[in-house]
Amino acid sequence: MLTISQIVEDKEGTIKGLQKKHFPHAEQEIEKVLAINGDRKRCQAQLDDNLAQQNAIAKQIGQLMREGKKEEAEAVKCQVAELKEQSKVLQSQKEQAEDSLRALLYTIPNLPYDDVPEGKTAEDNVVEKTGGTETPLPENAQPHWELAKEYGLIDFDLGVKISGAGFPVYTGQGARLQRALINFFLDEAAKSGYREIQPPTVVNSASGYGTGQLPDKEGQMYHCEVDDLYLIPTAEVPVTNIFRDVILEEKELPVKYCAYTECFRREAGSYGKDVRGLNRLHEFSKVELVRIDTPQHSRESHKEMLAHVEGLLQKLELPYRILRLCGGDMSFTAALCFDFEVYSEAQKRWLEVSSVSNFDTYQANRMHCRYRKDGKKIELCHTLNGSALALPRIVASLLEDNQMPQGIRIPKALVPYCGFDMITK
RNA sequence: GGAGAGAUGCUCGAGUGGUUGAAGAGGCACGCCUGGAAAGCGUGUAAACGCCUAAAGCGUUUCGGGGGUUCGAAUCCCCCUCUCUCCGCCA
Repeated sequence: MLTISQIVEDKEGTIKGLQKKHFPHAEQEIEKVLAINGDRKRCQAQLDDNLAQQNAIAKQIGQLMREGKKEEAEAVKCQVAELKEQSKVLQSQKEQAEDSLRALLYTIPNLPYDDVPEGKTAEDNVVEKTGGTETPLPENAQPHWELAKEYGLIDFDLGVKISGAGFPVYTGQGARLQRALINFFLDEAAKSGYREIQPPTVVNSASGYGTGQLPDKEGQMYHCEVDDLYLIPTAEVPVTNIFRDVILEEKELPVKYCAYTECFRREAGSYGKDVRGLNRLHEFSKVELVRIDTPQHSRESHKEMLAHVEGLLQKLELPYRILRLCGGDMSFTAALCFDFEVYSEAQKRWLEVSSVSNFDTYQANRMHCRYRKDGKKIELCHTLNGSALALPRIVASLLEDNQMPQGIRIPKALVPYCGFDMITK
């Protein structure tokens, strides 16, 4: 969430930023924040004063007792009753103000950076770069769900039987390809200096709040009610939460972590061609990059992450493009976000395979992830993350873009991981 | 799942109602000493929020979390969480 100080110090800038994100009623909402914050301060000032008086009296009583002046002490006690009554009221008023302030701040998205383009929808995203080469496909090029069936790589019907739609079963060379991609992505991340983490795939609600999935995306996560735990929608949640309530030393930054996990998403409300085959699943594999950095260096970190992801797509020999997301299309929590898409010749469409974001202090403020600057002042960190990469759509485009009469070609970089260079029937 | 023990600052560890934000030790930082280092000596060493233009300073809160008793709680009572030991079960 946004910090109260950034809103107070730059009210106009905050409102402008929210408008760029197409957040409705930005001005009214910010006015509301400021008003509640004023209440909060007023309550605290009164309460502090009241408690200070109570403390003073308590000390006085202690002193009198020690001196054996029991009766005097009894007399002083009477003064406290009224103060206590008042402080109870003030206490609850203060808590109320704090609660509603927090609740309100949770509903306000992050502010976009200046270099985020104006725009409302995906149409307004800016293509930063296009790379890779499209291989011409035969006339009868097939979408991946046909190929997966033909080559016995993925059994969607079996997944429906065991779990439901959106839970494919990978079989044979298909399963091997999954494992190859995970290892390839992890090895590449290690080469770029990321420390590998294997976190839990189930998290508590504090972690959900920490990274911002809760409360705004509650319905998108699988929830185990008996134990009040959530299946993670991305490794970002457990990995970033490692640093919840942590004060890092400046020299420890940037923290560079990577993790492979299964990801679980309810994807309520999705339909049509978007969910065909591997395009949108309830469970999928992903290698995630997470960085914690100083405000001064986070943009540099962001660039390095983009370069890393781009390198992966080049090694996989896939045609890709990089989009700079516009204000309206960015996620709730991002300050700057780039999407990577690969082109599926058979489906004639771009598929999003990675999203690399800088969250500025937005997540860090929620999580209380801070660092000690110059061994003295404590400041909020910046957090960043990005997929590198999510498997399903990579598999989809690998299958589709490499289909040949004799089988499906495996890109050179993956061959050592797969143990074969061609998928055959 | 059953029984018992415990949770204190960066770490260890004292503390069973009254200047205890917290003894003592270690660590770390700075200073003195030294040609340099070690040892030694000295000083300092939490965070959040509020008051203040800012700094300084002051106030409030925090001894796993929440609630209660009391003029006053790290210390007493209740609930929860977690850790350890024993038993049971088990990949």
